[in-house]
Amino acid sequence: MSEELVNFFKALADPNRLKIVGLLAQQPYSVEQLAAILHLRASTISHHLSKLAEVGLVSAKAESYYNVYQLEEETLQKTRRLFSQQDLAAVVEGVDMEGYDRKVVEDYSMPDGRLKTIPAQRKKLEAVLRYVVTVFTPGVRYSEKQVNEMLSRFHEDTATLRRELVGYGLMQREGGGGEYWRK
Amino acid sequence: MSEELVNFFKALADPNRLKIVGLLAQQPYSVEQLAAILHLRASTISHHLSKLAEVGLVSAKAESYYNVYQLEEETLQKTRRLFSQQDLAAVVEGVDMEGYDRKVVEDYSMPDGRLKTIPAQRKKLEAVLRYVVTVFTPGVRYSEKQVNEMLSRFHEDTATLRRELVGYGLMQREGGGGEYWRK
DNA sequence: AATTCAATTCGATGTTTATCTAATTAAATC
DNA sequence: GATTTAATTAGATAAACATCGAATTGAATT
Repeated sequence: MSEELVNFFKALADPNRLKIVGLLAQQPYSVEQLAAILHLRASTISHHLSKLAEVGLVSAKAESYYNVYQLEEETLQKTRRLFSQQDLAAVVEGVDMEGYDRKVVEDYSMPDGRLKTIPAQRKKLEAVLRYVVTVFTPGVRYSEKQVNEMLSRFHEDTATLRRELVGYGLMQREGGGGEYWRK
Repeated sequence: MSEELVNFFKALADPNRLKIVGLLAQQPYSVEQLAAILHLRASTISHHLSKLAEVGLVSAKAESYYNVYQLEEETLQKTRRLFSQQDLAAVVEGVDMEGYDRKVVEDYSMPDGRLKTIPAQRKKLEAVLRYVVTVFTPGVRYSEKQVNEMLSRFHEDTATLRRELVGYGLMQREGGGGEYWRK
């Protein structure tokens, strides 16, 4: 999940917490010692340590009076690994990629669902075409006449729409017969 | 410097910024596109992108109307490297270790101010020595007898204390005369 | 030159969070 | 068992920050 990664970064996104990690990388310290070194109250250190412990970066070990904290090297290593290319892709999971298309189509559509204009800008044209093409059923073959008729629902300039659909590879035309199908 | 690392973590310590990085890891996007995909206003995306750009994680490239942002893979790699053992030590630079000294001395001192024992651990010994040496006035020359007398206030084993003070370079002894002074 | 459109900046708002003091808990020494 | 001492929790405050809408900038098309 992506939340784990965010929390990890949040844990390290504070100067004092980073210093604590740096100190613990050298040797274990008690809450009191860290407070003395960093000029903070014990309660504040406690708060920071609990955040670090939440993501498994540190752990406590009771030692006579003191609560001695130590760095969990393993978590550090593991997260360094986690922080690599393919895992970054996982961060995007669950993101609404069609949001952009929908927005563009909305912008270009009139209340009756017809297009005000055919977008001139490449990116927007693509989005609209990805939307328009959904009226065709994959696998079914359509004659040019049928295609035009179906496209006329969106815009009178069916020729342009048809051409662009093929141009952007969303529909295909068989060389001779003038038949089209959705890819 | 450590601030750089903190800022880097801060830049990634937000769910939407992480998603932006994840998206840009796949392909460049314009501000508008990101806004549509993440369901945020363009101004918010702009804000996030500027934070990411501050740490060099993304860069913009003007492309006709749009400002297309792309991920700076190099920075990602570099920071992954930066976030390794020895660099964690650098985070601790500039930290007030005196606070720690004071705490250690307290731990090793009895109510009357004498040392319970002379610390065996190097770090703690250093801390105690830095404290002990403060009873000597810089510039003043002391005979070995005087030194021993003053050190006896802390611990009966004055010879060890004296030797360690010199060993750690906190006091200096003149070759022949047996005179000592604080550095 | 005028207009359009994306991007940025500005100002405001509500939330998060780092820090403190005070109170409480927990554990070890007397 | 009472007392000391470290750690945590709770409550309060102030600073940092994410987000939005509005205003401004700046570039590209007409």
